[in-house]
Amino acid sequence: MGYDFDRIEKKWQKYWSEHKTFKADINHDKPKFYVLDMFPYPSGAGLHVGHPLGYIASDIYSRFKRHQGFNVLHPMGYDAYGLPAEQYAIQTGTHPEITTEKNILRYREQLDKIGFSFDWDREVRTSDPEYYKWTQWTFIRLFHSWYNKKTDKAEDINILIAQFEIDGNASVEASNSCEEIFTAEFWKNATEKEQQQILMHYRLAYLSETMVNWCPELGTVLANDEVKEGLSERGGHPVEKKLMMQWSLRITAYAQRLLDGLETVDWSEPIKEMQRNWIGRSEGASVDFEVWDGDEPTKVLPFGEDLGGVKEGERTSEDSFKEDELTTPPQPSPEGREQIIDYNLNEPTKVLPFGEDLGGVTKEGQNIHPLPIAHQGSPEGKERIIEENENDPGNTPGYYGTNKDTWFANKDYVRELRKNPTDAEALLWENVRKDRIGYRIRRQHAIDAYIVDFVCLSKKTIIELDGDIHDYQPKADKLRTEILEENGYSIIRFKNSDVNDHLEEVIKTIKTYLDNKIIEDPKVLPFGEDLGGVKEGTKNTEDSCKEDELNTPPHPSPKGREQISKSNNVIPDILDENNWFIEEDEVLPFGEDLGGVKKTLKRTITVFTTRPDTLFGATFMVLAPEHELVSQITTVDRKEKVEAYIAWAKNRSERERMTEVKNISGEFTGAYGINPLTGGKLPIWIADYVLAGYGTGAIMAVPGHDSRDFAFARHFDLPIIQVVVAEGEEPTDPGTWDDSIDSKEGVMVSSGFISGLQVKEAIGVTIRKIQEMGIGYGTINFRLHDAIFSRQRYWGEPFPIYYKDGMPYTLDESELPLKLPQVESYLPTEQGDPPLAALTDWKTKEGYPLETNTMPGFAGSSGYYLRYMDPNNRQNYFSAEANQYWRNVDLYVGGDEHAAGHLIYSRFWNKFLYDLGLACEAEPFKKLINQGKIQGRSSFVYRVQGTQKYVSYNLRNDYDTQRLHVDIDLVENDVLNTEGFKAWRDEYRNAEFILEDGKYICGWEVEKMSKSKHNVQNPDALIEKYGADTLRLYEMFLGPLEQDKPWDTNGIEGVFRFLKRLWRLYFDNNDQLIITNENATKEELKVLHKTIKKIHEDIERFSFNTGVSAFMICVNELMELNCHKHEILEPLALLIEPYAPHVAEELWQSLGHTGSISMVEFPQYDEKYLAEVSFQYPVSFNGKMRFKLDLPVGLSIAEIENAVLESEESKKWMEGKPARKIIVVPKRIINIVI
RNA sequence: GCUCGAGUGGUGGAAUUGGUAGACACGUUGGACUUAAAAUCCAAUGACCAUUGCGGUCGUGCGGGUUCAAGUCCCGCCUCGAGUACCA
Repeated sequence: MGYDFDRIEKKWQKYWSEHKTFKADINHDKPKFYVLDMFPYPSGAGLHVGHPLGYIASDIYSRFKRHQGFNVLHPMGYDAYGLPAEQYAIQTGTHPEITTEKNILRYREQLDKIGFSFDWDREVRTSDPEYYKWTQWTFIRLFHSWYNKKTDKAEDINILIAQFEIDGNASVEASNSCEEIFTAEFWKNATEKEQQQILMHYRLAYLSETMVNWCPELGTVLANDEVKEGLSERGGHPVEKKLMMQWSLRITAYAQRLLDGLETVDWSEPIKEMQRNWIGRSEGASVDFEVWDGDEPTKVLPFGEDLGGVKEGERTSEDSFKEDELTTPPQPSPEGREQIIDYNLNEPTKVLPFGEDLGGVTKEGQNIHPLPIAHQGSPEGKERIIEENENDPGNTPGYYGTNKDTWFANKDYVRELRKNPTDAEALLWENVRKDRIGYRIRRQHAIDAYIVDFVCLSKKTIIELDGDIHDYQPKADKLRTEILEENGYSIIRFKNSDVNDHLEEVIKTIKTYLDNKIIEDPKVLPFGEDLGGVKEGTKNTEDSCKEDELNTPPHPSPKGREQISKSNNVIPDILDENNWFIEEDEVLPFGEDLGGVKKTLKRTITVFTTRPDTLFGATFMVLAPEHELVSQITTVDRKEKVEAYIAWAKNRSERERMTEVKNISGEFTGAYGINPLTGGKLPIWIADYVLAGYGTGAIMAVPGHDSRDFAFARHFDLPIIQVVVAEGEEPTDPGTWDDSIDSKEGVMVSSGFISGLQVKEAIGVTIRKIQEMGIGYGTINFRLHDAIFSRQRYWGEPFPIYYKDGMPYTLDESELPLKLPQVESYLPTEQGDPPLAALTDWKTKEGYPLETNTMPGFAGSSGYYLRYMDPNNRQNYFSAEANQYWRNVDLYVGGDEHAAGHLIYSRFWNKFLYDLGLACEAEPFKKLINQGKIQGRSSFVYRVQGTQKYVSYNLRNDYDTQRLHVDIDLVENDVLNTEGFKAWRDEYRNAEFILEDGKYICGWEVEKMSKSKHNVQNPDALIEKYGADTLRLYEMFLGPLEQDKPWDTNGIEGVFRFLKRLWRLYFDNNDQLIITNENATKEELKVLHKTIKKIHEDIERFSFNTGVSAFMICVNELMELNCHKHEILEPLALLIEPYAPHVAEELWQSLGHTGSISMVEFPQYDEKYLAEVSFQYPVSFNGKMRFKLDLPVGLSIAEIENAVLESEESKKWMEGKPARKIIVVPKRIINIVI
C-alpha cells in the first residue's frame, strides 16, 4: 500500500472538520496572531493552481504559529458581490445569488481538498444581509461625519453643525468642497434643504455631480483602479468620461494619513511605492496669472532682451502686483485635494533677504499646516465671506437684488445658466460685459425670486432676452414683470433675433436707455469708521483686519486673496469652477464709481506648478479644453477654431486620448496671461495634454525645462527660453535643442531676483515671493480622487438612503439591513436608471423613495477583516473586546493586483473606524506579502503548412510550420502523447508525426494561464494523482513566494517521491511501523537539528521553497543513515506539519499519539547538536579556491595560518614565494596572497 | 517616458552579513533489480581543454571600478517583467 495519500487526506480533513480543530476563540492566555488571505471572488471557473499559492503559504505560517503557542485567527470568506455573476444574470436571467451560491460551494469543495486550517465558523459573505448590514452601517456613519483638519480626524457632523451655529464656517478647517463662507446667522436662517446642501460639501460620504469612468457596455461606472489603459479591467470594454450624480467617499481627506501610514507597515517596497504613486503627493505652488485685458491683441511674445524687465507701454510687474494685492481672488482648489503649506527654505539664512517675519515661516524645515480658509488662498474652494452686519443681525442682509435665501436656492441655477448661455445671450454679454457700454452689467443675476438675464444695478434696469431659456420657470411673465417692478426695476426686452441680427442697434438702445434713466437714491454703503481712505462702494480693509483677528495666518499676506463682501452691496459671487471671476466690480475698489471702473480686469488663471522657480521660463500657458475659462477668454477671431478643437477633444475616447499621446494638438485662444513676475504676456492655448482633472486644469508652460511643453512649443513655434543651467555650464541656444533640458538641479539664469540661486533655493525664494505678493502660496496637490461609491447595478449593497425633498437622508440604524429586493430584470430601466428604479415599492414605509444605485465591489471588502474578529455579532459590527484582542492583521497575503484599490480603500475604511474609536489600530495590515502570479506554460506542436504532418520541435526549422497550442494534459516533460493528440480534436484525427529519437518534442513558452491557450492547470486533477500534501509542497517548492513563476508539473514527481521516501522512514513495504527506540547518534541528531533550525528560519522569512529543500535534504540524509528512530522521527513529523499536515497527522498518530498534531509545541533546535569538531576550510590563493583543508575548530588564527602554510598543498601553490598576506575568517575561508 | 522589480546550467531555482557559485528538484545519460514495464535504488551531469592518473581555463545579462575576496557593493549600459501615464 505504501503512502496512501487519498485515504490519509480524506480521513484528516474529516477529523478537522468534525473536531473544529482550527476554531479560534478569544483566549487571553495566549498571544494572538491574525493571518488573512485576500478575500476571494468565487468565480464560475473555480480555482486554478495559481489561486491556492498564497493560501498555502498563509496556511503554513498559521500552522507554524499555532505550534509556537499563538492563538491563530485564520478565517476565510467570500467577496460575493461582483460583476461576473450579474453579467451572467443579464444573459441568462439566473439570479446572481444562485450563481454565487453555486460558485461558493465549488470553491469551498476545492479549498477543503487542499487541507487548509481555516476557522470556517467565521466565514462571511459580502452578499449576506447580516454582513452587509455593517457595510451599510459604516456608510451611514460616513454620511454623518466630516473631516476636521484641526484635530486631523473624522468627527460627527453635529460637531460641525454646532460650529456653524456659533461661527458659520469661517473658522472651520475641514476637507470639503464648499465654495462659500457664511456666517452663523446665515446658517441659522437657512432652510433645512439649504443646510443639507451645505452639509453635503462636508460629509465623508456625499452626493455630487462627478466626472466618472462610465462603461456603456457594463452599464456602470468604474473606479479608477478598475480601468486599465482606457478599458474596463473586467471584459476590456471602452470607458468614457461622463458627468453623473454619484455617491463618493471623501478619501482625499485621508490622503496625508494614508501616505504617512505607509511608513509604519511592513510591506514590500514596490507595493508601498504603488500606493505612494496612487496617492500622488506633489509639493509645489499655486500661482495666479492674470488674463491680459488689452484693448488690442498684440503679437505673441512680449519678452524683451532682458527677461527681468518689462517693455515700455506695458504694465510693469509692479503694477500687476498692486492690482493683485487688492483683487486677486481666492485660490480655489481642485476638489479639495490641496493643502496649503507654508513654504520654508532649507537654508533660510543663507538665501533669504526678506524680513524676519515673512508670515511665520519657521526654522525647522517645512512647516506644513493647513490654514484657516478665511485667511488663506482658500485651499478648499472658491469662497467669499458673506458677512452680515453683526451689529444689526436683524437687518436684511444687503444682497443686492435679492435676499440670501433666494440667492442660495438659486445659485446653482445661476451657475448653470452662466455656463450655458444661449447664443444671443453670449453675444450680448460679450458686448456689454464689464463696462463696455459705460455701465456695469451683470448677467443671470438674482432679483427677488427671479433670475434675470442681464441687469444694470446702478440704473435698476433689467434687460431680458425672450427665448426659450426660461421655459423651466413656471411663473407667468406678467407676474414676473410686476414683481420686478415692485422692486424698483424697469425692464427692457429684446428678442434673440434682435441680438443676433441687429446687435449694434440693441446695444445702442440699452445705452441710451441707461443714459436717460435717473436713479435718485443710489444705495449707500455702511462703512466703518476709518477705512483708510477707501472710497465708497469699494471693499474696505477692515475686512482684512478682521480676518487677521480671527487667526493670524502664518502667511505673508492675506491681502487680495479673498473677497470679503461687507453686506449690503454685494451678492455672493459666483466663481466658476476655474477660479476666476466673471464679475469683478463687487471686488474692485478703485474705480471712481461702480459704473465707471477702468482697467477692471480681474480674471485670473490659477496654475499649480511643482517648479515655481521656472516662472521666468514660462513662455505660454495651456488650459485643458474643458477648462471653463476657455469660452470666456477666447477672442472672436479664434472662436471657431477653439470650439472645433474642444468638440474634437470631447469626442475622443479615453482610449484614443491615451494611445495618441504623442500626437501634439492644441489651439490658441487669442488671449494672453500675464506672468506675475515679469509682466510678460503669455499666449494662452488649449490642449488636451493638460488634464482638467489634475491641479487646476491649467499650466504655465516652461518649454525649456519640460519635455511636453517643449514638444508643444516646437510644434506650434512658440518661444523657448532657458532658465536653469547645470552647475558650471553656460546657457545654450534653445533653438539647437532636441529636447528640454533637465532642470532638477542647477543654477537659475535669466530669472530676475532668483538668478544665480540653486534650483532648490530658488523654489523656496519664489514661493515666498509670490506669497508676499499675494498671488500664490506653497501647496500640496494629491492625485488621489475621492472614491466614487455608486454603481448603476443590481448586484450590490443597497444604500441605506432615502430622498426627501430631493435631499438624501439615512435610514435609522434600526432599519438595517436594508435588504436587496428581487427584481424582474437585471438591466437598466428604459430611462437608463439602475434596475432598482424599476421597482414601484422601493420606498421607505413613509413612502420616501430609496436610493436606486448600489454600492461598488470594494464596499464589502473594505472592512471584512474587522468583521472576521466577531462575525456573528448581531448587535455590533464587532465587539470592542474582540477588536482589542485581535487588533489587526499580522500577516496579510494576496496578489498585488489589489495594491492600488482594495489596499487603499480598506486602509481608509479602517482609519475612519479608528477615528470613530471602533478600530483600535490605525493600520489594518501590519505585514503584507504579495504572492507572485503563476503563469501558464503553454506547449506547442508544429504543423507543416497545409498538411496534417506535425514535426517535432528540433526539426521544425526544416519545414515551413505553423505553431499551435496543444493541451498541456497531452504533454509530459515536453513529449507529446501522440495518440491522445489525435483523439483530442477531430481535426487532428489524421495527424502524422515527424519524430526525433522516436519522440515528438513540443515547444513551450510562458504565457498567461488561460483556457484559450490550453495551459490551465486545475488543482483537483493533481490532488487526485498526487494528493494535497504533494500539491502544497510543490506549489511552495516552485520558487520564491513573491516571484512570478511559470507553472510546470515537471517537478511535481520529485516532491511526490520525497513524501514517499519520508513515509518509508516510518513504514516498511508491508506497511509495518519500523520505528525503533534506540538512542539517536550524534550524526542523526545533527541532521535533525540542522533541519529544525533551517525550517524555523525559512518560515519566519517566508522562504518556503528552501524549506522544502531542507526537508528533502533531511530525509535523504536520514535514509543514508538508515535511521528509523523515534527520537528523530517524532520531531520530524511535527516539523513537517505546516507544509504537509495530512501525512504529519497520520505519522503522529502512528507514533502512538491521540488527537491532532496541530497544537503541539514545535521542536526547538539545540546548538549543541550542531557543533562541529572540525571545519573544512576552502583555501584560496589570490582569491582563487585551490584546495580544502580540514582543521579542528577552535584553533587560533595564528595556528590556522601555520597549519595552512605547512600543508603540502600550499607549498605547491606558493611555488616557494613568501605569503604577503594571509586572511583567515574562522569557519569561513582562508585566503593567501602571494 | 517615469517608478519599481528581475536577469545564475537544458529547466524551476539555491547561495540569509562580501567568504567554497550552481544546494534541492526536474530532465538527460549510464547502471542495478525485472521476462518486461512501472516503481525503487546507485552513479554522472555548468562549458571548454586534458586524461592512465594528477589536473587546468573560463563562467552568475554587458562594460568598468572597489576589495585579500564580488552573483552579492559602486558607476555606466542592455534586456525582460510589472505598475503608471501627457500628473504640470
